[in-house]
Amino acid sequence: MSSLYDQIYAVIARIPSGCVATYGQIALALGMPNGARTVGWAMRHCPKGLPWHRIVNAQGKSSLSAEGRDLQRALLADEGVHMDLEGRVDLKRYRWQEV
DNA sequence: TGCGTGACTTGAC
DNA sequence: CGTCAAGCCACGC
Repeated sequence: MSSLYDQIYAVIARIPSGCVATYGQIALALGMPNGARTVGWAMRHCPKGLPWHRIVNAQGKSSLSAEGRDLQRALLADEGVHMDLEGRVDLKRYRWQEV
């Protein structure tokens, strides 16, 4: 089942621990430079086992609500990624660089 | 088939 | 740095 969703999930699953990626970056990896919204739409399904906490918007901020943001912050902190109380991370430092 | 919606992005004020 | 608007893609009804 190589649906578009599976492709998105596969890319997200490829994100190494201790790093974060933006929706646009994932979309770009799939060949959709402007498909960031599609990625977010897919993320809405939140499959189990998916490191969704490594996904942030282009501003390096969590697009989730306060609750999700708090959980994301905890998960990232566990991976060594420091996230501000505002849900903001240093993309210049933690942004996932495709290899 | 067509419109509305959404965990987005970028540029402009 | 904050907010507003337009553009973009895929899916549900």
